[in-house]
Amino acid sequence: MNTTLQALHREALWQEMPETEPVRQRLYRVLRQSIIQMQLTPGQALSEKEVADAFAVSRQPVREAFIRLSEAGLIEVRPQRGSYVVKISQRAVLEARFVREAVEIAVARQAAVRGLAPEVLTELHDLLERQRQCVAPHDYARFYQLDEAFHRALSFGVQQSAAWKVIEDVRVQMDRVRYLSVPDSTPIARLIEQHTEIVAAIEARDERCAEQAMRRHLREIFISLPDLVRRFPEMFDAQETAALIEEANQ
Amino acid sequence: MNTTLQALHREALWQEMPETEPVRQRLYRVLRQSIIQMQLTPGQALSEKEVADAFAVSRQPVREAFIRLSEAGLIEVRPQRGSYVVKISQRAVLEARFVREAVEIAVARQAAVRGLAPEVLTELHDLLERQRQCVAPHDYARFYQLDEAFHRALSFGVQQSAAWKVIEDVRVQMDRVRYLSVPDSTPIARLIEQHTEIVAAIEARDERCAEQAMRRHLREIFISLPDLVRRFPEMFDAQETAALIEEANQ
DNA sequence: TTCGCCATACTACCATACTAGTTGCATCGA
DNA sequence: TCGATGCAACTAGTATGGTAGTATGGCGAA
Repeated sequence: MNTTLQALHREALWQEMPETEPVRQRLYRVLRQSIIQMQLTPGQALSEKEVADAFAVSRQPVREAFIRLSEAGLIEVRPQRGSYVVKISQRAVLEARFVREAVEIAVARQAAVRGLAPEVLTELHDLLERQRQCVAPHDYARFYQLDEAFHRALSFGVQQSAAWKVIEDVRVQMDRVRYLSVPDSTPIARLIEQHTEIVAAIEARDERCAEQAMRRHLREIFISLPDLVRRFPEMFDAQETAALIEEANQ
Repeated sequence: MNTTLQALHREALWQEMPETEPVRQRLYRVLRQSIIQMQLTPGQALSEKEVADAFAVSRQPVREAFIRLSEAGLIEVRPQRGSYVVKISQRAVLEARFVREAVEIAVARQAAVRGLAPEVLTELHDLLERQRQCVAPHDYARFYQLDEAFHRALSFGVQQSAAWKVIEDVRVQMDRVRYLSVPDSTPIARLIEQHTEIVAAIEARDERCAEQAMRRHLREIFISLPDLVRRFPEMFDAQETAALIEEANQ
């Protein structure tokens, strides 16, 4: 009897979803979110039957959600044995950052070269303003939502939805780390400052500057990775050393 | 009674796969390959039952393969209506190229900055040599395999397997176009020349040069896109104009 | 002849049943 | 006491049945 799963079932995220949406999608989103937010912890076992019972659905849609989760690299399905939330892999995190950096820099560059439509710029400025309102109340959760919206608006601003899909996919690997490091992560104010720089460079149509601003912004995030490995060793995969981080920063 | 599907069932790709591999994976790979190679044509209807009967398996693994295919953007599942091979979207093709370019350029750059291990360089040179042997016999199929191996070796050479996964994902959108344009695509010899330039730049540790060589290489591919739309209008999605292509080339 | 309704034959989605493989524990033997 | 073997309790994978929603073709009315 898994009380965590029952709690998830009672939570708003599950309840508030439209009935029309397929069960497997709702399950996928709930489980994904729970893994990212560490409610389902790395290494934890998840069985199809257990989840099915907790959510009062049959095993089939659960199974289909599991398949999607395993493709996203969030759980590992071992046939005839069990399914497990994968531990955080430093290598996976850094590889995710590599991909994200490559794509987001290309997006920023394209935005600077081509320019953005006025309504997109308006939206970006609006998002910046709303982000600033999160600083004083230390509203991390709200800021993360707005942060996601900001990067999303950039990708859609240059009409690259496939790029956004990739960014979303690799983000999940990074987000678990982010949740671990909420207290001692880069201050919100600093991130907003970087967002502002990015928008300014795009408006100035300065390709190089936009590129560099985005690179700085994305590299900010994992200052604390080796520290986290020391503090939460059970969350991480293996004995991957901090040498990896040195590598990644060139 | 769908004869195309029955033919697929008889083909080597299905038969030669190990029995141990899950049915849904084998189905996924066979169907994916068939869509890329245009044996299953854009717009064609595919029903779970039809495929299940043709391959003599139950509907469930077929369904799971369909879900994966729809996530890869190769088929569209419309509940209670049917599943269809998606038509080629020029926008999707160009967005795929955008992502691929961003990631592969980052890979090439990283390779030039850090350098590659000797055994990786040996492998690359070996692949180049084998590619050259495809020129005279006009062995397109073999070349495409070696081309994929080349790009894969680069990604793994800089230890970015996640990057390769992304490249593989977006490639499928581009590959259907490639199959359409086999006769009048860029000559193999020219592509090999570009591969050689890339390797040379990496060996010279020339970051800028490697980046530019890779960009030139990837932009070569879609010279013929508007032409293809004219020749095979039924394969393409809508009335997206050639203006998109101008945009994408800056 | 044309338009609208209804029966029918599909579809994908979900539930349930069954199979096959793995793991761990208990029991039996040395 | 320790070790090996067999059985029981899991697991995920596959098969099959039932349900609800959608398209279509034919029939009747205007």
